[in-house]
Amino acid sequence: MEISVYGHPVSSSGDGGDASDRVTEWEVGLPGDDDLTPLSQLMIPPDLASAFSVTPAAFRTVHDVYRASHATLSNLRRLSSPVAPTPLPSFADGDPLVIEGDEPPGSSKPEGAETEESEDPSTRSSKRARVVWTPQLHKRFVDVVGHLGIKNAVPKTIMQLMNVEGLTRENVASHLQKYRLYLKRNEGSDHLFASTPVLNPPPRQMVPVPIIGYNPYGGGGGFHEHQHQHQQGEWSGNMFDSVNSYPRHVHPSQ
DNA sequence: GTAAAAATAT
DNA sequence: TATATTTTTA
Repeated sequence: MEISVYGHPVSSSGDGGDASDRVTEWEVGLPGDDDLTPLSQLMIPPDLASAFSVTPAAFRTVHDVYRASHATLSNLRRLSSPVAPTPLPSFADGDPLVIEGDEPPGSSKPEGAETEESEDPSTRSSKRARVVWTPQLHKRFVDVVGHLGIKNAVPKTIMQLMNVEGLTRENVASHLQKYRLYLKRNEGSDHLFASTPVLNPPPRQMVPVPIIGYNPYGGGGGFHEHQHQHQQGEWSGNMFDSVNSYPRHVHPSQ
């Protein structure tokens, strides 16, 4: 069976040229998420939202994704939410995200602009493609995590509540790991200021690590200003933090 | 070539 | 499940 994102499969054969091992990327977009996710708006400051709003495919056809997503979504609106332990955000029953499933033939899919979809059906059906955490998808993720709280915010549950077909538990777990790292980093900065002024005197001018923002766990997530890192471009290259990078192990020896 | 993201392994 | 490491992508 064919698996494709409702958006479009993006073959990542930029320079490799290895058709046999081509990787299909599923860009998961969420067309009308904004008006359907009031909760996230309450909990996520605009700045932070922007900070998270990063898409790896800046050069790519973002519009394509959105449009295709919309098209497919229209055909999938009838989907219902399977699990709902807690009051789900509106998207759960009104705007299901879909990664898996093929698109209707008649759908207007503007793909093919810059992207060549030349992957074999066998390839994309056999192996899961790399999931691209678009701002929309990430938003949903954050939303779910926020609603679950720390105790229930585990990969499996998150995955279920997100209700995104094609999204695996591993995908969520991986993302969750990074997300937690991101959160931890912010908390650390907070503590630094609150309880360790002597050991780690903050710079006179300003802290390079600004964001504190939304804290899905602690509950009292405060947030403050941050410098103009990314003003308009949602894609800065770093989804979680554009200033610094978290404990990145060593340098890859590749 | 490097950094970040995602996948995979432990 | 959580974390560490590796691989892949931008």
